[in-house]
Amino acid sequence: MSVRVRYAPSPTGLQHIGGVRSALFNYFFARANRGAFVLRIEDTDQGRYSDEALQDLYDTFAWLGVRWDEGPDCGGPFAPYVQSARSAIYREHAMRLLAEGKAYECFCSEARLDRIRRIQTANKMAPGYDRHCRSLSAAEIAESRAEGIKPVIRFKVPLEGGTTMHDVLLGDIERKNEDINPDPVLLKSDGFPTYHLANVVDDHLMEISHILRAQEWVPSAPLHVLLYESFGWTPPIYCHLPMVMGSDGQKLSKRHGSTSVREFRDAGYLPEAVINYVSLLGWSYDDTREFFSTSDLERLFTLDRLNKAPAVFDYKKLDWFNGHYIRMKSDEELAELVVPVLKRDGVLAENPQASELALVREAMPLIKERMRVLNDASGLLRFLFAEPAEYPAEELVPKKLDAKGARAALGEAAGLLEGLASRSEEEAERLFRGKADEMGVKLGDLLMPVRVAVTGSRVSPPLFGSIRLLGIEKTRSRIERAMSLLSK
RNA sequence: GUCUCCUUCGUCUAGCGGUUAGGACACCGGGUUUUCAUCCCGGCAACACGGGUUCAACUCCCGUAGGAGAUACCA
Repeated sequence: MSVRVRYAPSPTGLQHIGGVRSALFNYFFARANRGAFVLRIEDTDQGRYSDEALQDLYDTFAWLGVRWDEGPDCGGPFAPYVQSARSAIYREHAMRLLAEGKAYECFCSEARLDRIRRIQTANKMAPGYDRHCRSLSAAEIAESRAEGIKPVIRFKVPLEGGTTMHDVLLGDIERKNEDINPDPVLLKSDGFPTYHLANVVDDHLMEISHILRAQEWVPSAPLHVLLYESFGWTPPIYCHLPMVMGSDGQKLSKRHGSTSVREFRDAGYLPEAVINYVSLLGWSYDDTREFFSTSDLERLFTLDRLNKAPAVFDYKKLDWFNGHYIRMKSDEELAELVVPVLKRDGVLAENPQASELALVREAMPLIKERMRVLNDASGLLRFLFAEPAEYPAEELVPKKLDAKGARAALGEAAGLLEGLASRSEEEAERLFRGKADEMGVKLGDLLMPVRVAVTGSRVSPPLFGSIRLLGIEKTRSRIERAMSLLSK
């Protein structure tokens, strides 16, 4: 059987990391099995729909480098791939169930629905529709119609018996029909389908073979099976993925930290790190391997390596992956990624000069091992493009020295500056080490005042390299500024 | 409340009847080092509990507890 899978997001918000992981698993599964990956937009909730959300969806996957084989933007044999453009199809199918007596019109007002829900919860009963309209007489229906009430169409869930849903991961899941959502709405009064109808109809029509989606959908799966049966269709193969949780074990949400791929992107995470990390949430390859490129995953992904238990999203481990992938970049690649960040943070102007860009490129070896996210570059490199901000004079004084000693160190360092640019790292170090010995201080103590003078911080990229990039003149003036600060 | 699912170090996980229960992140030490980082070495740390089945259970079965998800004219 040929594999056809889909990602079917609802454009109501930014692409959530959990949803994206589901999309990725579908995509990898399709690739690994030479199948098709379909994108379908489930925009049936007009109230929550947003254009920005749709744009974010496209931006996110473009950034991740993931393409679908069929979708709204590229078409395909089962177009359209946007549910709002398929209304007639859903209506037709709802009408069919209505005609066959498998669904019915419901005229209940929202007020009445609210009321029964309140009563039910007050009496500690399961909230749900009371099936009031399930057995309306023809006369009653005509009367409501005459009043101009727009009905919804509800599905007749069997009152007895049970339904079994098979899941590749979870096995057979049985449910008594009486425990299934009592007669869910299929077609809303605005004429749009609900998720249940549209999803089932489209998955069947688009010949979806496997449904890989998060476990939060398990409870509605038996209902979907019932729907397939009502239409006389065979359900696809289900595989409910473990969910992604926050550190407290609850569904990952805003209060745990970033949740959208966009936020991670803006924070300076690399797509390969996000993909790699997220793929290891609920899936593993073996007992040791943890680095996977997209193309590795496109080859290696299998359902039988999936885990059942929910996974907690660990921001620290993502950081680690990101640092790893940053270090894997060539200096050229990294510079290209860092320049936009530098511009955004005002370290570089909007239209930097070629010399400035060259400087950024030259600085990459100095900061590559020091970045966890691309955004770290701004803090690390700002000193190259602007005078250090005000810092307290005490910063210049190492623990082992006093102000006088620090001042002396700066003076000696200034004297060694000439010709530093042409010296190798080793020569420069030998030179300064010799001076430190002469002064009877440790190299670190000689260098620390200079480091602060030059970069404005005790934490910085390697000093000699930094000085070389900054230039002797600027270095000298910063050292002088520091010395005068100390003499105040 | 009801239904369903889940349960190995703090976290992600390996394990598929017999292992000193392995790896990674985090954390804590140590080394390299010019600060920070990188890198290297070492350490800490887990089979939720109780019954079975079996010569033998982390592994199989049944309970219990805990956790999560779902209970919409949202998906």
